Amino acid sequence: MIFIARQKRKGTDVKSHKDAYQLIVDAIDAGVYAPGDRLVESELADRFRVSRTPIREALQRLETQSMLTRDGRSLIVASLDHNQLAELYEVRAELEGLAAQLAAQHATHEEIHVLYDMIASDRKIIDDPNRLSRANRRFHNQIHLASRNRYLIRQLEMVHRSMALLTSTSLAVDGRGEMALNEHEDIVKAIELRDGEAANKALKKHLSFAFETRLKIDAGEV
Amino acid sequence: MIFIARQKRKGTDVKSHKDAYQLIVDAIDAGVYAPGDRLVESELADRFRVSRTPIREALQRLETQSMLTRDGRSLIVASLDHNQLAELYEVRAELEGLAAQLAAQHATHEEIHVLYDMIASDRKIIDDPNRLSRANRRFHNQIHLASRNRYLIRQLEMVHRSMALLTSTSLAVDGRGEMALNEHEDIVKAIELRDGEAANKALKKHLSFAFETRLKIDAGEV
DNA sequence: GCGTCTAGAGTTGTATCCATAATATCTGAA
DNA sequence: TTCAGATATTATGGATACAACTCTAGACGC
Repeated sequence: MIFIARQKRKGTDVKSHKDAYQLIVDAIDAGVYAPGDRLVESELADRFRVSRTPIREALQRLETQSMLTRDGRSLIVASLDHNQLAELYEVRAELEGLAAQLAAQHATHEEIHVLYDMIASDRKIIDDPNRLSRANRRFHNQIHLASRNRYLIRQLEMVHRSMALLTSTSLAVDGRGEMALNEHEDIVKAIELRDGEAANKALKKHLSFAFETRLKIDAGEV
Repeated sequence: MIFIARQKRKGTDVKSHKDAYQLIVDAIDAGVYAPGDRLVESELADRFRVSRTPIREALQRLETQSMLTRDGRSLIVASLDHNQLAELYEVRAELEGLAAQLAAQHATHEEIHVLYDMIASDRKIIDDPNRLSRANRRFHNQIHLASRNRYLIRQLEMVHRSMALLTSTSLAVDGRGEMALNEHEDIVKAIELRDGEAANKALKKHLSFAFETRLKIDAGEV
């Protein structure tokens, strides 16, 4: 009985309102809508075979998360100019640094073990930038969770959602993958030693390198 | 012409969608709906004389900002338990500290002057906790703006919105107002000296005291 | 030929309707 | 008296209809 109810519930949820949201996010991720593109409600409604109501709700959610911005009356996919990118990295470094620091305090042995395992298995896909990028996200997410701070986790989710607007991954640059994994190792070591400050610094340094790499990409150097 | 257009624009914005959202936020601020209360769409629609559609959109926005949480199918005003409060302050201290640090780098002389002016005029309302609380918010907001980081400003807006769920103000405690203004002065001095690190520390310390005060309030000590 | 005004198309915002799911109440039986 | 089941009421989610506003294109006047 309960089982049936939950099945049904899940069914409606997927079909109903989380869906439109996720469908739009996926479409943006897949590059169907690029930064700067205008999102027309009726078009999205047609594409996803739902009415405008759930679409509107999804769009509003995305707007509050600054994945979309208003251009006059209509909504466009947000794009990050140079300044915004710098601002985003500044906030991200601070929040991720805090997460690492807290993780050093709260991570269980099992969590630390999982982090080491992740690095080990990531070394095997070091030549596949896309898979490595997803693995990188899981790694950082694991640290967020270890912080035991739900607010922080939420805020970092938002930051990463904004980062999703960036098409390329800095891990595609030659040698960056290897470097990033070594930096990951430094971070986990600091967490294992329960040295919050070192973990904070290590993560900030890691993001600093990542930001530098991205700047080089944008400058067309690579 | 441009002027007229902007007037019209402003008119629609205010009348249309920001409205329901702001009305609900105000109602929560005013204590019409307390944490834990259930928000019924049709009731809100009646109260604000609009249809359920804008209400629904506003509620979704508020949910994504975690001012509301789901209880089964319906939405209730979020409440902060002890742990959540601690988590919130942890994140807030980090972000506000960053804002102060950046403000030390970017604030113009005029902005610094305004901050000093604010402290001076706040001393005149030191015995009116409610007015002082609003003034306090303006002060912090001014520092956020001086950081010149729009992402940070947005994130801090969210944090403060969550703080709005706390009914009482820690500034009502005897002597806390005086103390807080002195701490404000320390912060602005550090900003004036362009000492980012000192500004960061001063703001973190300020929030640390505020948090302590709140804990005492919640513990019923005051 | 250029500028302005008007008309129309398209898009967003609001209201209402309908269906489904959840909850509460009432009744009957143990 | 209490528990269980059924029914009725109520709230939410989705669809559609309607209104208001904006932007563009075309025509007319200067």
